[in-house]
Amino acid sequence: MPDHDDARPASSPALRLFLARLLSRSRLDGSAQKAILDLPGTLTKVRRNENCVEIGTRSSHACLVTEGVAARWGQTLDGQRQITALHLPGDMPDLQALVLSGATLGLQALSPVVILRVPHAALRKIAATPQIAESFWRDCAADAAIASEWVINLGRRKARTRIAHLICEVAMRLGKGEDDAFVFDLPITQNHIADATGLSTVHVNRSLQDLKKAALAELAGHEVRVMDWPSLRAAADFHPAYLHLGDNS
Amino acid sequence: MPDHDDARPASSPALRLFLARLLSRSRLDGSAQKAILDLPGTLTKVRRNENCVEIGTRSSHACLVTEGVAARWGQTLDGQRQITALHLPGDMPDLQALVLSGATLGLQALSPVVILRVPHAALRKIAATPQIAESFWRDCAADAAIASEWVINLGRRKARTRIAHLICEVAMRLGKGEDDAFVFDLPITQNHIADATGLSTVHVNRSLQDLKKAALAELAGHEVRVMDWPSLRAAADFHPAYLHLGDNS
DNA sequence: CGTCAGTTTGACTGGAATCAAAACCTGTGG
DNA sequence: CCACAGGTTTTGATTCCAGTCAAACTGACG
Repeated sequence: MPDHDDARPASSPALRLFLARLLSRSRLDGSAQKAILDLPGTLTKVRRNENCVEIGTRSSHACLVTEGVAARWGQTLDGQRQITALHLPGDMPDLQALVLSGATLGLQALSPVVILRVPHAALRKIAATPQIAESFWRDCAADAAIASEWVINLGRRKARTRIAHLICEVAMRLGKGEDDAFVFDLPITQNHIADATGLSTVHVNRSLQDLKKAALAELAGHEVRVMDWPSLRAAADFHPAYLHLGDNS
Repeated sequence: MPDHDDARPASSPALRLFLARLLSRSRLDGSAQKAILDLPGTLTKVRRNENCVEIGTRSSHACLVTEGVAARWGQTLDGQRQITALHLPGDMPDLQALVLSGATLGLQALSPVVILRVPHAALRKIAATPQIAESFWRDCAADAAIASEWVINLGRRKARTRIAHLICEVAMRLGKGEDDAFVFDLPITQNHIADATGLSTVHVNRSLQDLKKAALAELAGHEVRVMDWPSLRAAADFHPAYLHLGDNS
């Protein structure tokens, strides 16, 4: 679904986000940082509910989310959807396609999304630098850790807690959580939350009302209003270590 | 929980398993293969239900499962356990600790297990070879893909299907699935299956009886008897692509 | 032969799904 | 500026899958 220019030169704002993401987990020296920022790529708009990457395809480019929210997802025989990961600006959701052949999961835009499509060839080239290869590997490992936490969330927590946990994760990944109360943009529907938490839309709606009544958090239109971060964290059984943010080794 | 010798020299049988695992997904040339086989390590026995790696600790060694079944697991506030991955002989469950600091998940022996403990330092040394580093990265990515599939399994499938899916995954990873009917060893309890599928033990028991009545598969003592592999796969909605076995790029 | 872990059964409860319809927005075009 | 259409959100009624609790059964092992 290309939609935009086909430029070759560096597109700095998007890449700066990506670099920041890598730096939150890995140390990179000056030349490595420059190599990231000099990555080529073409900006592409993807409309809401359209796929950036179709299930089962092998692509020659990686997607870097620049604006909006994207989701990795799969489905069951009877057509039920399950989101396995949310991707926010700065994430490169299919970095792992560099080393794995076919994508077994699709990547969909949950809101209008702007993507920087970076050629695999260019990524492979800079991954020849061990420091960069390691930072890619590390990001991949963090992704796996997050997926494992989702398994725990879906397997053993009940609806309210699951949803609260999801909200905590997104807040944290957006760099929130300094204050006891705050607001952030999250342009997704309750239906999407249902697909991410393995619940039905109706039940998500009711659980969100619970969270609101308990004065923990509320979802109003396209923004999340956290009213009591410490209590929300507690209610969500949320321990951010698994995100491996700021490990910076 | 050390228990055995403290040898330095290469312990070939375990490492050959590990190499085979890597080769099923990555191409490695002769010297790279030799580097793997020459890895140092000490064999350790871990008793059933004991942890190989405690939650939240940082270790200086990686575990290579040589015999038995191990599980990555976490728990919720109220003490419920959830297994996030099963690890069979040849797997190195905490390879990712090389690149991530603290383990946020524990690693437990579900059966008596023999582990080869390989120093991180030695792994880092051979990971200086790009080909090897890439194979590690690839294995890590495959792990993430498997975890994502578990999210789908727990989020959107019902008990019987979930359990069938788990059985299919293990069978496939053990290299079974050539014939329509076969048997393999799986020394774990129904309780463990419950923890892996996010169900209660009682319900696992009943669902297993279902599978048996339907002549698909049965769990007898410590072995799984698959009676009708094609039907089991269908009932499990199982598509092995996500395992990325035999991708061999 | 008693113990203990694991499996099995039964009765009951409860959380979440499903189905259906109403209310609510938000953007659109007349 | 209003009416309308579409997708969301909300509500209510009902069903069902899976959890819980408790007890009996099995089998391995000391």
